Amino acid sequence: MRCGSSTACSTRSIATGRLRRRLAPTQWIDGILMSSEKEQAAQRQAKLDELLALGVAPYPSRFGRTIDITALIERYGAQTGEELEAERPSVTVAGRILGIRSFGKASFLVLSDGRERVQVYVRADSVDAASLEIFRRLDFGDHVGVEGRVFRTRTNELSIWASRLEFLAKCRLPLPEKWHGLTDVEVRYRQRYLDLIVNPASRRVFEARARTVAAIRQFLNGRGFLEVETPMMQPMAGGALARPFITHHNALDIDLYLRIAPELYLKRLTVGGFEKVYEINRNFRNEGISTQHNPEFTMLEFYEAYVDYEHLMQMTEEMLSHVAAQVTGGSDTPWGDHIVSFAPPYRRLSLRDAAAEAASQRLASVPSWREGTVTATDLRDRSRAEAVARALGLEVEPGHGAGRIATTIFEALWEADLVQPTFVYDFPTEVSPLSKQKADDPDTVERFELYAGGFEVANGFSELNDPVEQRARFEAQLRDRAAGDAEAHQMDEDYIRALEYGLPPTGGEGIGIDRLVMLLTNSPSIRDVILFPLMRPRTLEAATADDDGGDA
RNA sequence: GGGCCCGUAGCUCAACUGGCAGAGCAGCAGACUCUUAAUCUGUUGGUUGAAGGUUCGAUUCCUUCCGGGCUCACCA
Repeated sequence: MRCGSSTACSTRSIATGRLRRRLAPTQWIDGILMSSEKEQAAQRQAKLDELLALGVAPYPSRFGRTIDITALIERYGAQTGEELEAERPSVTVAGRILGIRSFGKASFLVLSDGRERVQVYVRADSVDAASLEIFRRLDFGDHVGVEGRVFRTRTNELSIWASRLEFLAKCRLPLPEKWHGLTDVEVRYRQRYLDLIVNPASRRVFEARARTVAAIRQFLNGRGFLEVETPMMQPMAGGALARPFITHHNALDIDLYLRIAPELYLKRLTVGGFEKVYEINRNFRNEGISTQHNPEFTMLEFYEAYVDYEHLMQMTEEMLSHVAAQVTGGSDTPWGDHIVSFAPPYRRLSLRDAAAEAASQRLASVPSWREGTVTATDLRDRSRAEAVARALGLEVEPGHGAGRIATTIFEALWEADLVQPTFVYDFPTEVSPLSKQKADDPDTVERFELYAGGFEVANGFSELNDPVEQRARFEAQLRDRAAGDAEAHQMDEDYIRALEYGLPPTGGEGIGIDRLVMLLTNSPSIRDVILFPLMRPRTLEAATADDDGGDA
C-alpha cells in the first residue's frame, strides 16, 4: 500500500478521474491511480477501521446463534403474522448480507446462511447505539449476527425485527451484481466460492451431488456391501485402458502412477473373501478435457460374488431408480430438451446387432455401397467390418481387429442418440481384456455399458476369473502396447497370482458419478458438477501482470 | 492437437463503415421509519486480456501470445 491510510486513499481517489484527463500519462502519480476494485476494497477497509476505532472486534472468533436461517424458515415459515405477534419468538441468527435496502431511519437487510435467506428489519429506534454504529458501516457481503424477534411485515414477508447487531466478518471485495449474478463460466469455475455465494442454482447442484453419493451408499450398504478404500497411488496403473499420471516417491525412489481404476484391487479383495465390496473415489486419467471429461473424476465400482452381468443390469436399474428418487423425488429428470426417465426397465441393445442395423440403414443411402444389408456376422469378419467402417467414413487403424471396428461403428452411429437409459450388451472380447467370454461364443464377453444423455454412464461385466485366459488377454494387450497403443493394459503378475488362488464367479461394475450427477441436475458440462474442475493455472496476480514467457 | 467463437469498470452488457470509451447494478455524497431488482438527486471508477503492426487516428483491421467457451479427434 502506497497510501499512508486507506481513508486518505478513498478521498484522494475521488479526484483521480479528473486528474487523469488533465495530466499526460507520464505525469500520473502512481499512488493515486486505483482500479474500481481496489478503490472499493479501500472503502470497505476504511469502514472496518472505523469499527475498530469504535471498539468493535473486527474478526471475532465465535457467535452464539440460537437457530440457523434455514431452520428458522422451516420453523416459522408457515406461521401467520398474527400467530407470530402472539408468540413474539426471540432468535439470534447469523449470515452474510446479500441485500441492503435503506430508508434513512429504517432499513432492511437480506441475510443468508448459504442455503436460505431471511429479511432483517433494522429501525434506528429499535436497536442500541452500538448496533446502529455497526449498521451504518455494513457492506454488501459482510457477515453479521442479529438478535431480534420474528414477525411478518405489512407485505407479509417473514422477517426479524432486530434489537441488536454484531459484526462478524468483513467482505473486503465487491461482490458480483445481485440481479444478473455471476455468469462468466471461467470465474465461476476458478472462484467457485463467488459462484456459490451469488448463484443458488450452483449450490443446489452440489447438494444434489451429495445426495446422489449418499443414496448410492444407502443402496449398497442396504444390500450388504462393504465400502473399502484401495490405493490411488499404484506401482502399475491397471483396470482400465487409459494413460496415467506419473508421480514419484522420494524415500523409496520409485515412480508411482495415479490410479486409472480401482478394479484390480477390488477384485483382489473379492479373492480375499469380501463377497460384496464397493469404493467411491477418484480416478485420474491423463487425457483430454471436454464437457464430459475431467482429468480427475469420481467413480463408483462395486463387485459381487456369484452374480453375472445379467444380475448387474437388473441391479443397475434398481440402483439408479432409487438414486433418482432420492435426488429428484421421482424417476424423471429434465435433460436439455428431453426428459430422461430412470424408471426400469431400460432398453437393451446387443452391440453387434445394433451396429449392423444402424450401419445398414445408413449405408442404404450411400451410392458407393453395393454390399446390401450388413449383419452382425459381417462385423465379426475383419475385412468386411473394415469395409463397412470405411464406407461410413470412419478411420480404421491397422492394428484394430473386427471387435474394435464393430465397437467403433456402434459408438459412431448410436452413442449420441442414446438419451434414455440404454444397456448396450455383449461386447467383443478384443475390447474387453478383463471380462469373461460367453460360454458359447469366445469372441464375445458378458459385458454391458449403460448409456444415458448421449454418453456412457456405467460399464459392467462378468469378471474374467480364469488366470490362464487372463494371462493370454494381458499378453494380447502387450502386443497392442508394443504396436504403439499407449493405453493398452500392462501385465499384472500379482493380479494373475490372485486369480490363481481362485476368484469366485463375480459381477463387477463402474458408474461415473460426475456424469450421473450431470444427468440428475441437467448440467451440460462435467465442470458444472465438479466444485473445482481442472483449469489452466492462472493466478489473479498473473492475470493483471504482464503475460510473457510461457510454454508452447 | 484441429476448426469456429469470445475477452470493454467489481458484476451484467453497449459503442454503426476505423473518428472524444458508455449504461444499469455495486460504490461514494445526500433525501426517505414496511421495502424486497426499493425510489429520487448528484457522483467516483477504464493501459478495452497482453505485445507488436497498418493508419492522421484502433475497442473496431492484421499478426503473435495469454485465458476461456463450443465442437471434432482420444477417452469414461
